[in-house]
Amino acid sequence: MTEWEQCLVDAECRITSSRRAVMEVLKTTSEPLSPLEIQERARVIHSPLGLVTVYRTLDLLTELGLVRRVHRNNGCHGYLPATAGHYHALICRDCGRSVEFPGENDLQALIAEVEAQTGYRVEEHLLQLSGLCSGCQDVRRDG
Amino acid sequence: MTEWEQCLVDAECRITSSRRAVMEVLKTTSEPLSPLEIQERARVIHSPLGLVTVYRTLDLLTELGLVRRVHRNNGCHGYLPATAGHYHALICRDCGRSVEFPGENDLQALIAEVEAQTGYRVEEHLLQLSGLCSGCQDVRRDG
DNA sequence: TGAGTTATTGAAAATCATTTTCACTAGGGG
DNA sequence: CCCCTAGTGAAAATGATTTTCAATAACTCA
Repeated sequence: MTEWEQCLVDAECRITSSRRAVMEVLKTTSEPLSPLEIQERARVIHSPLGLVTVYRTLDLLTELGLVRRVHRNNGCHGYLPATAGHYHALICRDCGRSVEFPGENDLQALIAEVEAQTGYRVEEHLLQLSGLCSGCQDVRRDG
Repeated sequence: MTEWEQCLVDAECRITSSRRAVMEVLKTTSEPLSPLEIQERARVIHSPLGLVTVYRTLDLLTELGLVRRVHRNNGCHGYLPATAGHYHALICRDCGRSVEFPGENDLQALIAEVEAQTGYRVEEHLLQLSGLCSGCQDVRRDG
């Protein structure tokens, strides 16, 4: 049993073909995929997969920390495989290729300062970077 | 002519009653308002204001840096008056009261490190904090 | 100040991501 | 292998946001 399957079992959820197909697709992507894109790709593996199930599966997997939900510029959500622990996404605005980075430690100082200045107690943070990956920087230089 | 009106003029946009009403509402709020909430409040000032116009006005004002668009937990957008320059929002999850903070400097180190590790060139960042404001912390302690 | 140009507006309809409903299906404990 | 129920798919509902288009109002120029 793989790690994510164990995670489902621990959460008392069933391991289904739909969930396997969605995980399979996500494991091999490096750019955030929309639910629709995930459905299209996952249907190669499990043809009857419905879009509604993709949404439900993504909610579950996100909740379990197995996939990462990111904000796209168009206002919709994209999904990425999650590195275990607390990570943030860095997305290339040209090709979409994404990587995750920790950044927890660096934010602590900022958060402590903001708490001191505002009196708020910070509980959650949304941090997401975008820019150009090395490949797309090269293309721009060349062409 | 106020500062934001000058900003509109510089952008070759007209100063209309609708835009005045929306700005008026935003200037006096400390929690992010949805387009619908803005319409409701702005209609006290300019009754025929349509929701579509609110959306268009918010797009324009956001583009000009006069208002800040924040991500709410329900997936929709909220709008806040913007402090001039580059600021981020800190939102109370209980009462919604919000403040802005700079944080540009603190992020530079993080961004430089991520760039070095990933080879990406970072161009934009999305940072938003949430937690409890001092008032709501007190309520929880008391009640 | 007044007429003309055109950005702006409002209402209705369209769009699009996401959620709900509900009858059916399949996972896995027994 | 059977049964119970979590999980599924299709269709319809929802709700935020956008588009369309004719009507209106802001600024420009005389």
